Amino acid sequence: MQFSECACSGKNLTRQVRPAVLAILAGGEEHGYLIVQQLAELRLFGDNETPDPSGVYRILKQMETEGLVTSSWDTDGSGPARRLFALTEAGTACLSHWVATLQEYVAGLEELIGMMRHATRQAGEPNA
Amino acid sequence: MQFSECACSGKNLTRQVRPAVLAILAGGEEHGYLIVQQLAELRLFGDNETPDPSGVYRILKQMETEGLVTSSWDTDGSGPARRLFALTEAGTACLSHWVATLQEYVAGLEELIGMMRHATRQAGEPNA
DNA sequence: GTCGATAGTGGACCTTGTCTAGTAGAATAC
DNA sequence: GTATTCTACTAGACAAGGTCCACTATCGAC
Repeated sequence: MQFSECACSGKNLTRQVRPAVLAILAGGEEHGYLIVQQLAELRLFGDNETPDPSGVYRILKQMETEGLVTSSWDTDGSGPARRLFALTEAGTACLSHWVATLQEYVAGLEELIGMMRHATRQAGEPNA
Repeated sequence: MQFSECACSGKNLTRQVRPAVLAILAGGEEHGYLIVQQLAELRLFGDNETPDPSGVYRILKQMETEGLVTSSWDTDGSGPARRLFALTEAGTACLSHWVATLQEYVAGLEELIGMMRHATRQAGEPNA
């Protein structure tokens, strides 16, 4: 049976770009293109899968209007102009809030996984 | 600072209703209303938060068209007619596929949480 | 006979993320 | 010297997962 098109393949899981971007920016200001590349290295994005740049830039823009990051154009250096993003105080606070939120989320997922493992064990056994 | 409206509150996290429904149905056939109540008890739904019935029924209908569950009307007993859902073989296979997928997902989230904790520690310290 | 619990349905909407496509500067290739 | 490629950013359409709101209908309690 093929499940590559099914949700159980994980293709529709959210990649948590928002908290990941905040974590990257906590290490210092960075421009979008590099943020995308750093996101691509996360296990959440699997092997060699790059997040869609369009979506990342959109999220950066949203986070700017929310006051979590600020941006400025960097026209020094070679290549096209780069928009540099930096964390604000609110962004730092948001990041630490995210830590607790994701920890609770993982706890919930682990409860669910436990249920599922239990269920598959029972289903696989001859009889209860 | 208030983050109740911010994504970092966790209000937009996906609740993984699909795998949870499969796990519930692995315990035997069940009708939608009770599935919703069992979902509400999961840690993923927090305290006293009930998933929206509308969404759950929609997912059940989708899963039926995908061949993961079957349904039949139960007009016995009192109250309105109930639609009984039961796992198919494909549904059982899908469930065990989900276990591996969610485990990998949790591993990715834990990597991210590690990054975030590291970042907040550094930000919180006087100097590196 | 009205209210509340049970049980299911439908539409609009938001958020997250992807796909596709396009603009533009700089380096390299030929 | 222009064609291609890498860098960097932007914009529109779309799909999936969920929530909100509103609705229908059965049954028991009061």
